[in-house]
Amino acid sequence: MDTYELLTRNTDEVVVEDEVRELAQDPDGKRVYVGYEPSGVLHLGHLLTANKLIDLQDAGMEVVVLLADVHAYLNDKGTFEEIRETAERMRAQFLAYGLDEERTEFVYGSDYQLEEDYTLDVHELELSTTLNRAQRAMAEIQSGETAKVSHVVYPLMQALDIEYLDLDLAIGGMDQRKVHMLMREELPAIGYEARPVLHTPIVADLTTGDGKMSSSEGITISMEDSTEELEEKVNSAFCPPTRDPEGDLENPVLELFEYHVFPRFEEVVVERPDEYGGDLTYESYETLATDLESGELHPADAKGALASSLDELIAPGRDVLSEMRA
RNA sequence: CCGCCCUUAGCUCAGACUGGUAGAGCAGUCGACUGUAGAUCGACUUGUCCCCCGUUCAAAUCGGGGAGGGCGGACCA
Repeated sequence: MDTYELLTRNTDEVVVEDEVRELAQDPDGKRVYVGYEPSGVLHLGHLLTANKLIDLQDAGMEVVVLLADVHAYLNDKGTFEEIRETAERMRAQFLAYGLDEERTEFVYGSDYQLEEDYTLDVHELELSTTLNRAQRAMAEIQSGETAKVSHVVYPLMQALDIEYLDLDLAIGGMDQRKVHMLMREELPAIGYEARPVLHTPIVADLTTGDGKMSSSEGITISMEDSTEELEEKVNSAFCPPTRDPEGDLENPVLELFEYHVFPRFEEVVVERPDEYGGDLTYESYETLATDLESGELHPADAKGALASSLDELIAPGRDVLSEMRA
């Protein structure tokens, strides 16, 4: 696989292609980041961007994970002390998941976001950004809720982080698109350079296949799920035997294979009773998806394989979590 | 600082005028049917009616006070 393809596989959007192609020429030692609001337990959404980070490390890049404590504070997620504590747990889970400790730098937002230069730059961005724009860029704000001042400062800081962490590339989910576009536009306006961005897909809601926003309420698979919980959740997932269900729906089971399983495993073995034809082995997402559509692979069997693959991915983080709690 | 509106199930809300301790839709749970899920049937669950005080035999409902949220006016320093 060539470097550009490794950098951009399983992404929904590359902003912009030329800049990323240039990066692909010489990725060694280049710095890429993703920022997370500390949350106690990682879920599949976090792991999707983590998969991308692993790809980028494989390409030779240095990864910076921003544990965005100040952002979490601005989003009313608790006291700094509480936030720092969950951030530590988050860090441990990322390492357990497979990020290379040697080439991953974990940075707290509060390490630099409270300094004078940074603060003044935030104010400069406030000066040139309309309320409307900032509010639309704020992905985290609850729909129906009215924005606090903290909510509109939040995306401005995200934009600035990309300058202050001295990055060559930023990544984030498609939900971060508007922030990144704001960054592309506003950083040059205050004398900094806009950086290229990769956007990872947002996996559809497991139970409904609805790819739209509401995933916060649906069932999520997290690092603390037991093997049994995982099986139950996967089994209850929406899974018609097609990769393109009617309407706007997606097939979340296939998506999980595509974005979580195949990027991390060479092959996937579907265990199947002899009655249904015996075991199957897949080396690529494409062949598995094709078989699901043709009926060669029954959704129930696919789910079994998905659950055990996910279990394997999550197990190290789950162990770390239970150790930290003991 | 002034004025108006809102607060009832997880969510959106009805009920308030004409007091009798609460309803709908959606969500959720459980079965049936599918070798998964969904769809479709069938059943079921859900409450500090924002808080306090008062009136009353009886308050979600009436009166007073308070809290939280939303909107507007005023101010043009």
